[in-house]
Amino acid sequence: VPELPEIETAVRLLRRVAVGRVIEAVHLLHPSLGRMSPALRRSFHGARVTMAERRGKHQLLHLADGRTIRVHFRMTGDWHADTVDAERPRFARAAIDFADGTRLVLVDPRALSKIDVHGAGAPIDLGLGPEPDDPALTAKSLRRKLANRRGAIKPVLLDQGVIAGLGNIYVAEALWRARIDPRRPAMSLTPSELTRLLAAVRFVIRRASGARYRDRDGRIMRLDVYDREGDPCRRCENRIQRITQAARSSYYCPHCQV
DNA sequence: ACTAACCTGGTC
DNA sequence: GACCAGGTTAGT
Repeated sequence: VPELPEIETAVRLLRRVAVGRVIEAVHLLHPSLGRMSPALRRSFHGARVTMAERRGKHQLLHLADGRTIRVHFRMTGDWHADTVDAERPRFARAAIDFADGTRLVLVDPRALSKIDVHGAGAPIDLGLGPEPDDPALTAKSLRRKLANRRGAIKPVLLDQGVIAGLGNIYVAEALWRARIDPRRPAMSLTPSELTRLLAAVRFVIRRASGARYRDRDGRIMRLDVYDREGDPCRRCENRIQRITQAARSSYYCPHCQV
């Protein structure tokens, strides 16, 4: 469940079920999440969660003692909220037990999710570019940032240092909407194309954040290009094509994305 | 800038 | 059995 809109949903859940509560224990249930020293394990007992925050695809849980728990879902992570006496869900990889008996379980079939703890005081640098809705992000600032990027625009947009929070789906959707070929060198985009691209990124992210766009389980209901190889383009009826860029699938319309 | 790796499950 | 997966990163 892992691009910006999905993480935003996850953080809203954190605000509901974690913020204001006191931690009883934190459990790491899979070796790939690492292991905690006994001291670290003990340090969570009694810690109060004061705030939940999204930065790009990262989730930050701020504690009253100044520390911050950082969670990244990677490909398949998600939260499951229940109580400590409930049976642990399949694929439970970590859990935060709260003093009131509620529990937050990190569910992740592929176990690629990451959790770590940042100490109090030090600012957390995640190397992220501006959020899509940051007013400081403009066609002009984007142009500056892309000026020396020879690589194709599609993989460049997956770089979280360019714009924070974009992933494979919404990059494909935004490029389709902006009618830009994913193979175009990033530095070759004209100012008017960058204006279009930025508007498309914002549209696609905003649309994906709306409930109307999702089914009962929160899954995306309708995409214009992603995963539509061979299907007709919704603009020009040509067949959507799939190519590989930087070892990831890219979908685009070879006719109207130029 | 590309590939492989991290992990594991679901699908053809 | 092979291939694919909405992410990131280390190594080439």
